[in-house]
Amino acid sequence: MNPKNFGAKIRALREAQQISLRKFADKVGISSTYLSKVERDEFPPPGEETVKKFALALNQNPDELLALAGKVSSDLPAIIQQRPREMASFLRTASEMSNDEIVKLQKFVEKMKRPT
Amino acid sequence: MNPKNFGAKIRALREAQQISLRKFADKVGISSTYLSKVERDEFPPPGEETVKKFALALNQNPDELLALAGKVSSDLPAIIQQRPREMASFLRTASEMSNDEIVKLQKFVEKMKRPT
DNA sequence: ACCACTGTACAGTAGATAGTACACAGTTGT
DNA sequence: ACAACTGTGTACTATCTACTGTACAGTGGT
Repeated sequence: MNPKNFGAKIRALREAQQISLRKFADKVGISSTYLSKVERDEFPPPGEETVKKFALALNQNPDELLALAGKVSSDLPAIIQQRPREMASFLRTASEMSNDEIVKLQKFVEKMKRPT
Repeated sequence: MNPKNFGAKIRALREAQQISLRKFADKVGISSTYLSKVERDEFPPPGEETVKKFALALNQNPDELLALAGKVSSDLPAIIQQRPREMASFLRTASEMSNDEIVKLQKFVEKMKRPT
C-alpha cells in the first residue's frame, strides 16, 4: 500500500542480477544518482514508464511492480473511463470479496472469454 | 475520452439550474475566474475533489463526471493496487466485452453479492 | 444616471512530480 | 601506485497541476 519498500525491492532484484547501479540506470534510461536515491527510498518511485522499464529489465510483472510503486498502469483508468459506472461498481464490489470469490469471478470471466 | 467537452457540460448543467457562475463557484469553493475558464474548456478540468463537488451540486454521477474529466476516483486505483494482477486482467478482459457480456457479468456479480 | 449583476481577460503562484549534473569517497584489480 | 570501478551527498531544474486576485466591459432593473 505505501511505497515504502519499492526501492529495497528494486535493489534486491538488481543485486540478484549482478548488475551495477550505473549499468542498470543506463539500461532503463535514468541517471545513476536518481536510481541510487530511489533504491534507498530516499526519493519516491519513478514515473509509470520508468517503472515499466524496471519490470522489463528485472523480469517482474509490471502491474505488480507498479502497485508496489503506488501506481496503476494508465491503460486501466482509461478502461474505467469507457464505462465509468459499471467498472466503478465492479471494482468496489470486488474490493469486498474474499479470495475465493475472486477466484470464482475469474473463472466466470475466463468462460466468457472463450470463443463461443 | 478526451476531456474536450467537460466544460461545456458543466455550463449546460449550471445554466439548467439557473445559477450564476459566481454563485456556483462559491458553492463548490473555487474562484469564478477559474470556473469561467473551465466551463469554456480553456483550462483543463479541475482536480478530483472539485469535480466531485460539481457532481454533488449538479446531481450527476461522480464516476461519470470524473470520466468526462479524464479522471477516475482515486479509490479505484487503490483497489486495483490491492490485487494488481487479478484486477488488471479483469479490466483488460472487460474492455473487450460487448454490452451484453457486461450485463451478464454484472448479474453474476450481483448474485455473489447477495447474502448467502 | 446609476448600481448591481453578468461573464471574462490578464497576470500571476504554490506545491508536486520526475528527474539531472557534478563532485567525491571507498573498493578492487594489476 | 593508480586506474577504473562502486555507490552517494549536494544542489539544482523544468514541467505540470490546480488553482487565485484584480480589473474590466456588457446587460438589466429602478
